[in-house]
Amino acid sequence: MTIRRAIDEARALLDEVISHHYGLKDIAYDVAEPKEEQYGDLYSNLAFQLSKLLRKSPSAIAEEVCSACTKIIAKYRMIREVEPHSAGYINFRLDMHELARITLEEVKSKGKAYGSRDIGKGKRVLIEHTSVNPNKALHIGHVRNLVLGDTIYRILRFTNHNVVVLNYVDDSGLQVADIVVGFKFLNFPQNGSKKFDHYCGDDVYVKVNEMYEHDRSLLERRREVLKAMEDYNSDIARFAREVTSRVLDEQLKTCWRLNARYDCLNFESQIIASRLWDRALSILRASGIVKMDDNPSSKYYGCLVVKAGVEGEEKVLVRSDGTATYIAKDIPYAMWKLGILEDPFKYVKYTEQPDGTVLWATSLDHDGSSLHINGADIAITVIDVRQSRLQRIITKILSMLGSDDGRYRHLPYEVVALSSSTARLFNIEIGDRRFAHMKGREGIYINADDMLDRLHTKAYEEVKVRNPEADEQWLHRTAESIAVAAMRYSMLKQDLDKIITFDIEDALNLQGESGQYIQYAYARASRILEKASSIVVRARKEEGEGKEGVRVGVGEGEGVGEGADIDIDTSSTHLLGKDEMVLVKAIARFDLMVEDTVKSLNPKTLARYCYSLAMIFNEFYEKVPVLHEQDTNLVKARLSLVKAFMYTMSNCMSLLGIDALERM
RNA sequence: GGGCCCGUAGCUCAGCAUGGAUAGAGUGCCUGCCUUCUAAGCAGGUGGUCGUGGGAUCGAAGCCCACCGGGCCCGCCA
Repeated sequence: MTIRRAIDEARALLDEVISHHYGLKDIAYDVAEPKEEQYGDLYSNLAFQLSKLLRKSPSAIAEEVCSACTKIIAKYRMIREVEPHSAGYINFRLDMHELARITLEEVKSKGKAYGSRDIGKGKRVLIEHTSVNPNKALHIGHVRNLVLGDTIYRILRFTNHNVVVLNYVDDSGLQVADIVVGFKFLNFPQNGSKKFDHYCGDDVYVKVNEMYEHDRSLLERRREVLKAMEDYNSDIARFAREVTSRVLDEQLKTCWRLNARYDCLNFESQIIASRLWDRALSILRASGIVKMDDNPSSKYYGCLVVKAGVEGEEKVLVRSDGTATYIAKDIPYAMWKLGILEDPFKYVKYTEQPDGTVLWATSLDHDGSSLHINGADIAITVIDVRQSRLQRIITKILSMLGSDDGRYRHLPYEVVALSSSTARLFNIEIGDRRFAHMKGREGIYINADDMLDRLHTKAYEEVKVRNPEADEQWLHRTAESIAVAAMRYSMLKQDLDKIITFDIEDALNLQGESGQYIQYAYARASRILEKASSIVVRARKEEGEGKEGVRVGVGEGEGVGEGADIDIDTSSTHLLGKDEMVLVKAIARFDLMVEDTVKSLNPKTLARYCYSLAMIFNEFYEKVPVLHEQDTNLVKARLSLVKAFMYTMSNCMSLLGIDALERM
């Protein structure tokens, strides 16, 4: 938060020089942190930007600017020096004591809100993620979707967006029909020995698809099932809802396990039954966006067609037999999200989630609650990049209906694939390729629960060694948090447009850049404060209340006592040295990272920041003694810094959905 | 055939939006460091024609063009 203030000051200083010394204004230039410490605390590329205009070399301009700056620098509290670099950069040195003081003060006053800014102004955002077909368990590809969506939800909520999270349940699609065929026509038992979603996905779905290969008549069965499911009140439709809701309930357990939560489930069967499509269609017809193709020689003769792609690409919405296509189901849903269509739904409580919030579900019953779910300022749909074309068409249709650009936003991301060595475990030989795609129908994927279990087991062993006296419940809770952190971080750290090549061995390696590294840094900090407070308590008991010379004199009179915490005290921050300042600066740029992430909707930025913050703390931890320092005031200052780190880290981890553990 | 994306160290990836300072991490491999706040850590070493070629620029990993290699999308399937 305070790096931002320093940047603002540096800009103000440079602007003053630009206008007074050169008589110029509105020059575009950057002020940012350099990648290396030797180049100062901030740098600007102003001299490069001015060099064409002034027809002088960047380094000459840098020198001029710096000497002009130096004359008026006294006004600017945070900036201590401005010096030119021969390459042409203008480098700033900050008053680090001032930076440390105001940073710690800000962390102290904001606490859990540290790093938050009012970016959203209360804007209503609807975000849809997860949306896994309810015929199988989540695999690691779905996990990427969920983790991205849930993290963006957390970050938007933190920056004052009014966010509603949707999970779309396609309970009337082809994949559900596949398992219905299995249960109704192939006599698969309706209870497997494993978790029901795993059973349906790993066994029923895969085997039914195998059988299609040998028995083409089964495809006819599937068509019948699909048709029957369209009638909301048919026996098949009822049965399908029964099965899908059992699968869904198991899927939700996995989602919650991953620290995700939702506000509302939207069932496709209900969207269809609500006649939302008819109303959407009449709007589309009235606005002339869709047209009946009446040219007998056209390939789309008799179809209702939309022209919405690039280069006038056409897309069929209603077939010549009057049935709607796949994309036609998405259009009314998207219109509903933005409030273009009036809400036909009532809402019922589906269940209470582990975080205590209510999960609602759409309902067609008249006695449900009328909530205000739809009608958002912005609707974000998290779906992988393969859906980009369809999503672009939907976006185009919405903009033709007059919705402002950017209100409907597809967040595309690349898929998760298997590394060559992991692929080999599935007996896939991929030659010299670097990865192999997962295939649901062929059973080639890694289930989320299975991977979490393996991570859990691995973490459990390690935690047990480190905490031999701890009880089982605590050990498992801790191992679970570590497993989830590992999973979430591995999905977040990579850029959205890169395929994640998932390697089981790599994922199980508990070293290096990972979720547990982040948790470890926090746990180390936490132990310092824990010991500090027990020292304070002991010292007080031994020496009596109010006596001077208490070994660790922090937070006198406030929050010190049995089990009490250490609070941030900024009276001694001037004692902090160079090694501590690296950590101060890292803490001070948290909000810049948050803002960056909101703008790009790419959580990678924040994930990597969180890792770098952990790394910087670990360096601090090795280099700088806190409790073993002799100078009581310096101990106080360092403890305050550790505490500030913990607030920042905890806020950042919470945005990533990673549990902050006091001990591990 | 058309469209989108990727290509940086043995491997997995940052950096590219907005060109500028000796191209960075993790992992792997090799060395050190637990009688001091948790060694899931830290320090050091190893490792790079930034896919190739051209162009504009004082200056390119980044911008433009072409090509090569890989992936995805393009149905009256869902």
